Amino acid sequence: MAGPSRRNAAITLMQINTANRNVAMHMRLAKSACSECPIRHRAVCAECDSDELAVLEQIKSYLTVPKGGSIAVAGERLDYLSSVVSGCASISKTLVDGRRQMVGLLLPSDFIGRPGRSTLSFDVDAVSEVTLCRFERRAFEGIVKSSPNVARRLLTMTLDELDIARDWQVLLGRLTARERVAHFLLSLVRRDSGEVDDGLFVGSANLTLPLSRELIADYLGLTIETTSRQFTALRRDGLIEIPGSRQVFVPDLARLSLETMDDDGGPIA
Amino acid sequence: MAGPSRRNAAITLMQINTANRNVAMHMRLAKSACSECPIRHRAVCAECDSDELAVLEQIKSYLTVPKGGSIAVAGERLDYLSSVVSGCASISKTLVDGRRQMVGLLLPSDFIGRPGRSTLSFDVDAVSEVTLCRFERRAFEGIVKSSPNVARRLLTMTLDELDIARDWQVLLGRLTARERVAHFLLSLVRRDSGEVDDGLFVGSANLTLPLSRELIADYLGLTIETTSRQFTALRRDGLIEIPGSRQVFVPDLARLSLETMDDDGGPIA
DNA sequence: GGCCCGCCTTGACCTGGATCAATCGGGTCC
DNA sequence: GGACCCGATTGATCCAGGTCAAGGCGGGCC
Repeated sequence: MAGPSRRNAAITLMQINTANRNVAMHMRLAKSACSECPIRHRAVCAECDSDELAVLEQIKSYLTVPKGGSIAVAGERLDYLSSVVSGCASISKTLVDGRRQMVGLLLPSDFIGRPGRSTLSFDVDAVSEVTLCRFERRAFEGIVKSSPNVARRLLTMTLDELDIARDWQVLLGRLTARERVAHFLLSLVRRDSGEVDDGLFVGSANLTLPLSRELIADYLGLTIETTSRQFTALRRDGLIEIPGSRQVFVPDLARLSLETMDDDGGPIA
Repeated sequence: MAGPSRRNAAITLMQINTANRNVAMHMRLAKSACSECPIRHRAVCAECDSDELAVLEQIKSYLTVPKGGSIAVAGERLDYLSSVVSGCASISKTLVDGRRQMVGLLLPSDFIGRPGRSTLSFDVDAVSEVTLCRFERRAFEGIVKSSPNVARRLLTMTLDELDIARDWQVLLGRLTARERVAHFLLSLVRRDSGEVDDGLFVGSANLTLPLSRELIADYLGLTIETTSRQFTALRRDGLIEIPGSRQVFVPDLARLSLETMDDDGGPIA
C-alpha cells in the first residue's frame, strides 16, 4: 500500500453532517406484535419465553431511519438500544483526516448499543432505510438483569460479533486486495443463505450488494479504485459476472472460494 | 504494501508444532485462595459475592504453560475455560501459507474460552510463561447460568474486547506503519498505567515490551523489517529511546501520541 | 431528447511497505 | 576464548495498491 487514503476528507465530513441532519427526519411507526416479528427467532429476544416477551413488547418502539441517516454518533449519548428489524447499517470510525474504516455491518436481527454504557465508540449509519426496534436504555438494562434469557442471548451474540471482528482483523492485516474482495462476496453468500451451513460453497449464487463501491472499500480497508479494479479482475478471470453494479453472479462458488486460500470456508475459517 | 508476507511458512509451522508438543509439559500448581488472587477484582470473578466465589473456588485449578507453549488450538476441543493469572498470551490465526495475524493480546485477568461452545476459531499461545486459573467447561457453564454476577461480568468483558477488536480493525485497515507502532507503544502505556485514565498522555514512560519484533509485526499486520525500521525511525526522530531491544523509553508521551493523529488518546479514540 | 449528477471504471504514475540478503550483537555452550 | 545461534537491524530493490486524472454510464429532470 502506498499509505492509507487521506483523500476527500472534506467530502467525507460533509456527508457525515448531512447524515446527522437526517436524524431529525426519523419517523415513528406503529408497534407490531413480537409474535409476527421477522427477527423474532434470531434477535436479542430469540430465547425469551412469553412472559419475558410481554415485558419487552411493553417498552419497545419502532423507528425508521432513512438511507444515509445517522443512527448513533461516536462519543455522543445514546439513550436507546435497538435491534435492526430491516435494512442495513454500518459501524465505522472516521479519522480526523477523513480516512474511514468500517468495523461492523449490521443486518436484520443484529443489535446496536452497549448495555451498561451510554455512549458508543463508533458511528452507526443507515446504509439503506433501516427499521429499528428500540428499547429505552434504563428499562432494557433492568430486563437484562431480570431476564437471564435476554442476558444469555446478548452474550452469545456479542461473542459471535467478536469472532467476526477478529476474522475481519485477519482480512485487514494479511489478505491481498483480491482475497479481500473474494472473501467479502462469499461472506455475503453465507449471510444470505441462512448463515448456517458455512464452509460449504457449492453451486452458484446471485448476489445483490448491500453496499456501494465506496462502502465496500471502507469495509475492506482499500480505496474505491482498487476495489473496482478487483471486481473487474475477477470478472475478467471468469470468477464472477456483473450484470449491474449492485448485482454479482457467482457461477462457481467453490472456485471463488479458492481465491480466499480457503479449503473450507475461508483462509479465515 | 507489496502483498502480505508469505515468507517462512515452513518455519512458522515448525514453531507451531513445537508449541503443541509443549502442551505435555504443563505443570499443575497448588490452588491458592481466591481472596489472595492478584486478579480477584478484575477477572471474570470480579463481581462475585462470597457465596459465588466459594463455588468457583471449588472447581478451579491452576495450570502453568511454558513460554511458547500452546494454550488452545483453533478448531480443536477445549474443555477448560480460564483466566490469565500471570504472563502474556496471544490470540492469532495462521493462514495455510504461513501469514499470521494476531487478533488478541491476553494479559492478567483476561478470559480465554467461549462458554456455550467447545471450540475456538483462533490459536491461543503463551508469549511468556503463563499461569491460568481454569474451570472445567460444563461446571463453569452451570455457574454462568446460576450466577448473574459472573454472567454480567462476562458480558462486560466481552463487550470491552469487542471494542478493542474494532479499534484494532481501524489500525489494520487505515493506519500507516509509523502510526501503528506509535499506537502500539501507547496502548502498552495505557495498559501498564492501570488502563483507567486513557486519553491523557502526559509526561514520560518506561516500557518493557512483552513481545518480540516478530510478534509485534504479527500484532500490527506488518513485517519484522518494517516494524524494526519504524522503531529506528522513531528513535532517530527523538520520540523514543531504545536502551535494549525489549526496553523503550518515551520521553514525551504527548508528542508520541501526536504520531497517531490523536488528540485525546489515539485517532482511534 | 438532452442535460446533469452520482457512481463506477479505467489509465498513468508514484510510493510505502514487502522482499531478498547481509550484517550485527548478545547469550550460551564447549 | 571461540564457535554458534537467534533475534534485531540495515541496505537494495521490487511491486501491490494508493494517488491523480479522465472518461463512461445509467437514471432523473426539464
